[in-house]
Amino acid sequence: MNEQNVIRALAALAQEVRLRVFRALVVAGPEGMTPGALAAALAVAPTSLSFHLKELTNAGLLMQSREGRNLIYRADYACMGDLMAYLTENCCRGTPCAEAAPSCTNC
Amino acid sequence: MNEQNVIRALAALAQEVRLRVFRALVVAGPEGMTPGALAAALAVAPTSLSFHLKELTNAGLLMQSREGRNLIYRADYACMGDLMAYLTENCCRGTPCAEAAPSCTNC
DNA sequence: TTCATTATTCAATAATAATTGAATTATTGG
DNA sequence: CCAATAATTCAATTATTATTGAATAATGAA
Repeated sequence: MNEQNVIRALAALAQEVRLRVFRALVVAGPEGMTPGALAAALAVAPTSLSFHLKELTNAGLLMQSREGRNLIYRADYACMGDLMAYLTENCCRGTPCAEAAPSCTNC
Repeated sequence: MNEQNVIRALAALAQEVRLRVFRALVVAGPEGMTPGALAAALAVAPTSLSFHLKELTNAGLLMQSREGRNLIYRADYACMGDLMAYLTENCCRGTPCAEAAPSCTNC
């Protein structure tokens, strides 16, 4: 993950609606959620939710698929892990503390 | 760490200069760096650097102290760890994957 | 095919953030 | 105290982001 991708991901998460959407999808796990379910759970206008889902998806934090007339969004755990690794890279020049290692890659 | 703090921290990091400053300070470790050293290393105008250092500090990501006529900025590793924990909280409803546990708290 | 549902895109407005240069504050040494 | 160094604050401009309502696209069922 390069600097530009990291900035996009951080900017995507740095907004109330998007942070809530992302966290809801992290909790939801592999099943994901539809925009309708997210809109209901978070009380966001559909237009606004669409905008934010697109931002998160463009940033690489979400994956989208279709199931019938519903779309399903899922958190991209690998992207989240890469992001965290980037922030802690070469922490204290490598020693004495280990780098932070996200352990959530098997989702 | 609450939602508002998390958003402030993410927004602070979602900018090229600030991300570079923060990462440089993560690498620098407990010694920290002066604005002058950061300005030289990253080729940023002093005024602009000051603005960004303030943003990062207000977001809780940096700590400031004075040493003679120099100021010293250091990364706040606890804040960074809290931030990462927040993003992965209740990942997949708690199972089957463990939550990401940043291991860089002894810096 | 026609209607209802689900969700997105578009265009306009409102709000927030970044950069620049000039002026100011704080500290140390002569 | 006065000059030099280190860094910040202020004010103006420019650029980016978010929200809203109306219109559009895609799917499935009668």
